[in-house]
Amino acid sequence: MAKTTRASECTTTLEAHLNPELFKAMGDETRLALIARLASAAGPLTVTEAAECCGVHLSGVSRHLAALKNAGLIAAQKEGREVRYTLDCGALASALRDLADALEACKAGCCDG
Amino acid sequence: MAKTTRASECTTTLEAHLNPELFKAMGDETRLALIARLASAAGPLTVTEAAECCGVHLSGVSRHLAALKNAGLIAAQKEGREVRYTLDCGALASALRDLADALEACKAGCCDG
DNA sequence: TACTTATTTGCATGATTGCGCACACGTGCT
DNA sequence: AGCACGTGTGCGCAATCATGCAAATAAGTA
Repeated sequence: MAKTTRASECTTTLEAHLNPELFKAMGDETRLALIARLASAAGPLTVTEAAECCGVHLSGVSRHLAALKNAGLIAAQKEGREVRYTLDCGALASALRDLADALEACKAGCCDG
Repeated sequence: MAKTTRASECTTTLEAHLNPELFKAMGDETRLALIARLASAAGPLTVTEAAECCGVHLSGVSRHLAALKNAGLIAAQKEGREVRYTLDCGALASALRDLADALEACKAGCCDG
């Protein structure tokens, strides 16, 4: 069975990692700027602080951060009247590496194996 | 200088890897299906063959493949009246890993260093 | 309570996008 | 030349989206 389902197996694994929502969330320049800002920050950032990286209205930044949070890319923690946003670099890096692994495993399984 | 520009350095490196076009190209379900199809294929696929993975009109698939090619994700090779599309899994995997590295390097530089 | 600050949300608008359809272009065959 | 096939393109439509503005909500302070 392993031999006959090689292609479909790798496709299944690959498609599990090909999350459209992740790439949609990262497919916007403003959101990428926010991600870079969060990644380079020493700690959590408020909406106002995060907004410094892009010439977008604060309300737009709030919406973008909500979208990133909704996509599971960042986490929010309410503290008083502020909201602290954090990016888990390690988690995102792991997700990207998993996808990279799935891609190459697929290739290896279909072309070599 | 290295110490004072730590944060901006990692941001620069990171932003170089945060290509919006790449994620825009991967932010569509049909295009992701095409990528998975190309990744699991033993060799190059024609437009008609690639279109089998998604219930989208052939013209739409042609446009999607052109978009992926334009984003540098896949390569096209004309052969007679057909066009063979190929996905360089290794290149894409490397790009994803580079981004993962940049993310973690940024984090390390800002929080630990 | 009144006031300031931080964030979110409703709304309108302009721009982008995915799609199917019809047609054009290029190629191979008879 | 005539025809069939594979692919790309112009066009219009519907849906989504990013944005700014203004108002609303929530929280701290005088």
